[in-house]
Amino acid sequence: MSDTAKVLNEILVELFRNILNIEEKELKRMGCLLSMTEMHTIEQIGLGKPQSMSVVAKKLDITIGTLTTSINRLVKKEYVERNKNQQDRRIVEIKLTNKGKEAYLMHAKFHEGMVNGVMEDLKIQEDKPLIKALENLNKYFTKKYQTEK
Amino acid sequence: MSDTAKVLNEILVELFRNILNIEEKELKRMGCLLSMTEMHTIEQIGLGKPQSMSVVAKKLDITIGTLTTSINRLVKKEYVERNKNQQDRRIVEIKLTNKGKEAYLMHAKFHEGMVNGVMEDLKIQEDKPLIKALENLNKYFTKKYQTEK
DNA sequence: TTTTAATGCTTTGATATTCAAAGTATAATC
DNA sequence: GATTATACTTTGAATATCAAAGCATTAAAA
Repeated sequence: MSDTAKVLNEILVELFRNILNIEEKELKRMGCLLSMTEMHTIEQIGLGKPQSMSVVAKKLDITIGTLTTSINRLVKKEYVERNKNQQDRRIVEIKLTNKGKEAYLMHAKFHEGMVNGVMEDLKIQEDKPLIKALENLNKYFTKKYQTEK
Repeated sequence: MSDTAKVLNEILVELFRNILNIEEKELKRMGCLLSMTEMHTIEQIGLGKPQSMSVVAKKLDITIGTLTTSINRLVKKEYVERNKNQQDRRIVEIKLTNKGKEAYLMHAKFHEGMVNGVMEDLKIQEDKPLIKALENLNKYFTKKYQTEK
C-alpha cells in the first residue's frame, strides 16, 4: 500500500468510525440530551414546511417503522409535532416544535464551530486543492452509496 | 461560511454519517453476516496474541459489560475463542478462531479495495499535500477525541 | 494468616435502534 | 360497492449500549 492509501485507510478505519461518537459526547458535554440518531432526525425534518414520514425515512435511509418509534420518542420529549394531512388523511406530517427548532440551531452552530476549529488548526482556509479533493471524496462515496441502495 | 467550511461541513454531515452504513451494506452484499460493530470487534482483537477483555473494550471505547455481551455472540457464532489466563485467573483472554481470522482478512481486503477505488477514481496517488491535509484532519479529531474521554 | 480491598469480568435491568412482517386506516381504481 | 394500493403503526425479534450489582480471584493490610 502506498502512503496515500495508508492514510486514507486509517481515516476510513479510525476517524469515520469515531466521528459520530465524538460528536455525541461533545453534545452531551454541552448539556444536550439527544442521541445522534435523534439529532439527525431533527436535522432532516428541518425548519421549513412539515414533512411526511416516508420522505423523512427515505432521507435517513431507515424504514418507516423505525422512524415511527423514533418520532414517538421525539414527540414525547416535545421536540416534534405530529399531524395528519387534511387533504389525505393517510399522510402523517411531522415538524419541529420550538424546542426542536432550538435543538436544530444548536446543532448547526456546533457544526459550524467544529468546522471552524478544524480550519483554524489546520490553516486550510485558502487550500483550494484540498477543497476539490474533499469534494471528490464526498461525491465518490455519495455516488457509490446511492447506486447500491 | 467559506467554501472550504461548506465542503468540510457537508462531509461531516453526510459522508461521515453514512460511511459505516455504506460499509455494512457492501459487506452484506458480499455475503458477510456480521454487523459493523462485530467486525470492529474482530478487527481490534486482531491476528496476534490473545487480548484481555479490558484492553479490547478500551480500544473500542465501550464498557467491559457491553463487550461481554458482544463476545458472547461472537463466541456462539464461532468467530472468537475465550479462555482464562492461567497466571491470573481473573483475566479473560479472547482471540480469533480460524473463521474469525478469515473475516478479519476479508475485511482488510475490502478496505484495501475501497481505498484503491477511491484513489483510482480521484487520481490522487501522487498528491502529497492531500496526504498531509488528511493526516492533519485525522490527527485533529483523534486528539480532540482522546482528550475529551 | 486471616481479613479487607482492589481488580477483572459477568450478569441484570433498562433504553435505544433497527428490521421484517402483520395490521389499520384511508384513498384510488375497477 | 369491492378490490387494490398507499401511508403509516404495531409487533416481535435481534443488536448495541450503559450503570450498577454480583462473583471470583489476586493483592494488600492488619
